[in-house]
Amino acid sequence: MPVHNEDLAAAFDEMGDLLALSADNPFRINAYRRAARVVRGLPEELQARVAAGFDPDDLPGIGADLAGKIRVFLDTGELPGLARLRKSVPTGLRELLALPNVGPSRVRALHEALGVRDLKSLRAALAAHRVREVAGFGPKRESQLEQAVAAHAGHDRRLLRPVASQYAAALLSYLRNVPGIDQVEVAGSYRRGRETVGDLDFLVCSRGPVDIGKALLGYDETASLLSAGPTKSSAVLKSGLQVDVRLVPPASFGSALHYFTGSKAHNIHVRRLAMERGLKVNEYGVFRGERQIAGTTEASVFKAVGLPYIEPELREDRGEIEAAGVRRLPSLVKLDDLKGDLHVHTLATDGTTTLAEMAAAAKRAGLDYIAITDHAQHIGAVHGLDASRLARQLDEIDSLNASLTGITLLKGIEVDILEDGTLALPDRVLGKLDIVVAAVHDHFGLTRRRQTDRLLRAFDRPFVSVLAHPAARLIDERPALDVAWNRVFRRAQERPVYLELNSQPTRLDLDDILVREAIENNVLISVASDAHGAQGFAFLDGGILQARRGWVSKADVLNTRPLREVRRLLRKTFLA
DNA sequence: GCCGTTTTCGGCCCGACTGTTTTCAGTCG
Repeated sequence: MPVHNEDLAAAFDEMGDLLALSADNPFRINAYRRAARVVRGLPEELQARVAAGFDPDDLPGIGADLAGKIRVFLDTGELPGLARLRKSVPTGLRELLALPNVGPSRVRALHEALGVRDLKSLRAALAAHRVREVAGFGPKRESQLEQAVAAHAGHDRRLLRPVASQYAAALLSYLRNVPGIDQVEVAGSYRRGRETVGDLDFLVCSRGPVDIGKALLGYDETASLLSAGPTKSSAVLKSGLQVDVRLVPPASFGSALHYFTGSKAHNIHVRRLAMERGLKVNEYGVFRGERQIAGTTEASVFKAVGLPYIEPELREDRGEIEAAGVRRLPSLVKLDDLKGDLHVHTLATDGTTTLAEMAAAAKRAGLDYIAITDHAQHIGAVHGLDASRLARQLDEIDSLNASLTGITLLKGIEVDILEDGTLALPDRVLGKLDIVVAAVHDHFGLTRRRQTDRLLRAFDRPFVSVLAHPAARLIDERPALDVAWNRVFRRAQERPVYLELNSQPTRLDLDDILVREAIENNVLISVASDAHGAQGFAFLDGGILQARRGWVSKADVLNTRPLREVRRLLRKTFLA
């Protein structure tokens, strides 16, 4: 039975929640949650690794006991002890933990005093105004809870990064103009380059006191103030986005930026490392006893605990601290490293801009070459190219290339991989092109075996160069294909076929974890915009962020290479 | 439940803010 890392992580999370609701040992609870995080962040399916002889005990935070439970779960799909716990704790209580300011203690209090066992019975208790009678609650907590339940506040509402970016930029420029504020940075998951953002974290630096709560109240996008203290304030914007603002003096700016950037798991790891050296790390600095020895810059914080600077995108506690310790951190790819873009559309199919305009826009974006990859005919909805329309486009590209300077257009196509792994255009047509980008656009729900075989069969076609948006996921809309990625990466490396990291904000596919696994298998990555208009090249920065989160360096990326080398790498030395 | 050139037992990151208290527990990041 196939068991995914996510299945195991979800079971560990549930175990942690149910133990917390049982008031179990907090460190034991934390051990389960840490295990969930570690498993979720693994670049390869654990089941396959364990089958190949890997001992889960070797994972950080996994000891003999959890390693045993992992083995049972991989065999049976059952986590030992979980079924029993489900019987003793009403499982509906878990959904209450998602409410703001409601944790295990308050859920337990509601359960014991009022018999609350899920969201529905909590609503009834709120309607009867009985919550205020519970010890530790009062009229204020009762009305907060009412609002939270009414607003379905338990839902995890995360914004796509470019959307959050607009709100961040506006508030950033507002805060920079507040008197007394010297410096403002956006921290949190936004700074780590995550594909979605749950809230915005701002770090404000000033030499004297500043009333941040008042400043937030004066911002015209603020809906309500959640809390306001001398160093920390939170507000909800009219968009529904929560912002947290933290104020520190200059001497603490670096350590505060590090602390506020996270991730939480990364911070905990760094603080443990500091403890081993007899140091204490908090948001105000690095301390030996009472004395501050670092903290004005992030680099000084890392240095104090014996590490080189670690880029924010890597700070997920996925091995970056260990790698930094032995000076094995990758030198991450930068937007400037990109010399071309191998996935671009035009008016000929579902793009909005002509060939010539796309060429000009690409040149303005600093690119030396782009591949024109309109859709092949299979997608009727976008008026896909048939052989004769494609031939006309190729002529047009030839004449444009003859007149253009500073930018070269490659002849390409985005061709569908059909359900059986064959392509939507014949080889005699594809053979005339510089680059063939193949992609899955339907039959997303095939079994893992059939989906994997479908991709591998496409890889075996003679002219396929790149697999576009390999997992075909849409963030929060469509899950990733169920695919045996280890087989895909191995075959991609052998052929070779290059794997795309599609920069569209709703795709960002391959994701950070898969792209890391791909490069570890020596597969080259094509960081592509999939631009459908002249503005589309701007999405490349999001693709680069995702690549950096996947430990990708310049050498791992196909299109950081000059055109001559890319042409050589795209040329197939075999024929059908 | 994990972990260890101070430890195989006794620790486990650390501080801010709120609402409830009358000095603090709970939650959050």
